[in-house]
Amino acid sequence: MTTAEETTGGEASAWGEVTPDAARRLLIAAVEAFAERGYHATTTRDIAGRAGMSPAALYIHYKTKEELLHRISRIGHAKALEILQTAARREGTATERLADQVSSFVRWHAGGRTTARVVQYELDSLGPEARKEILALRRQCDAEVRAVIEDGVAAGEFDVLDVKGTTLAVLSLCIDVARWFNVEGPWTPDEVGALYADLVLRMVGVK
Amino acid sequence: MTTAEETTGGEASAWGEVTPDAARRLLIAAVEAFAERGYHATTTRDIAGRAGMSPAALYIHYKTKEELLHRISRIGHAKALEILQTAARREGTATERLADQVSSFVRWHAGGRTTARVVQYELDSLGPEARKEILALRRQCDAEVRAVIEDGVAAGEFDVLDVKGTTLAVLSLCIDVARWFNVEGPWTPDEVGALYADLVLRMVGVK
DNA sequence: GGACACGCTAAGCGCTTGCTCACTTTCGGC
DNA sequence: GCCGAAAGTGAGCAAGCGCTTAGCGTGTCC
Repeated sequence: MTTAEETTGGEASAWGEVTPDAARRLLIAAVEAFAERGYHATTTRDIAGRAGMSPAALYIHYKTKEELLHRISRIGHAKALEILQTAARREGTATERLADQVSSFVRWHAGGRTTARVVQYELDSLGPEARKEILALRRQCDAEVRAVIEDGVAAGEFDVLDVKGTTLAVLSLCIDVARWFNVEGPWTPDEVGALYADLVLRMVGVK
Repeated sequence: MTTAEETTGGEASAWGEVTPDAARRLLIAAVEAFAERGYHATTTRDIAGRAGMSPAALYIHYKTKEELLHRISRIGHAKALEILQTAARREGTATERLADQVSSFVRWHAGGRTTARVVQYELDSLGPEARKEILALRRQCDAEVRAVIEDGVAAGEFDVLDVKGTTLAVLSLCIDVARWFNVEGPWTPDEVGALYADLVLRMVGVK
């Protein structure tokens, strides 16, 4: 039998902030199950089983199944935002910063595909208030990318027809990596990150 | 009360091949429900209710709930493939044909977002054999786009580093429109189609 | 060393699910 | 006007769902 930590691999380290240990194991098990089958097709018995616990144990650490998704979604979106902010605020030209944003954002979606899938595709399964909170984080992600593109236009580095639409397309392209990326496929996360950074620089008309 | 046909609008016309009438109404109701809540969160009672029928009526026309998804998925993928083929086989340069593929494919994803969502995002809810059949249609879609990009490279119209990766990115960009497009948002399907055609031509390095 | 809080389990409650079945209604052919 | 097939209904079954509760073992405090 494989434990949750083994199959999730390096992704597990991202959940260090979740304590105690049993709560973290349950959360990692939930990420896996939600990514594989989707939120609604996953049972609380399945989550508890993957974490090596009885079904009732889940409710000691989480009020409901939805709270698990909410926690996963918040931590995941915070990580995504941090990635985009770090790249946006480094030194360098807008071209370099945008390329950095895309390559690191894509690497996260490809390498942590299990987590990214849940974060990006299970938003609609949240209740209205939780969903509103997460949507605010998404708007911040959008703003981080848009700011770099606007910088590039202002500096004369980029040639963009529609900044808002292009920002959306860039984020959309990166996010969809979580849908199609396959660990056993022909590319590593690094390779996809580099390929996508090149494609995005072409989209913004870098000279 | 609004009927299935009213809320789906023009999309309904795409299901003309489904007969008899009651079977078509059920299928359209299922498309709506799956798009709104996802396959697993949709109940057969909900589908039948939207079609104005009793829960048992569904099983006169379909063996299982999964058969509904299978039929929707097959018809939808066939339509997607037809769109890409039509654009690929028209007269014109590779540049014109690729722009046509992207703008019409995006228009379909934006305008028929309800259907496209189900087609593109509920694949994993199918059983193994049905899924295999649908994946074959997806590979054909990929081949149609790749052929046009290869034509453009051979003709010296495009400048592409990685044909396979770029093909995947182009399709990925178009497909993700179904996730974010909002009918009440700032763009019409035509506008997004035009914007995306421009972005894709930049991605392939059109001169 | 007795009391107690804590983490966890076994059992199961109330409800919903996908699906079935006995039965009624509708309707074209003769 | 009768008949059989097709289409649809109301009631309900077995299974599985999210979640609760009563009780057990363990370690910590004084």
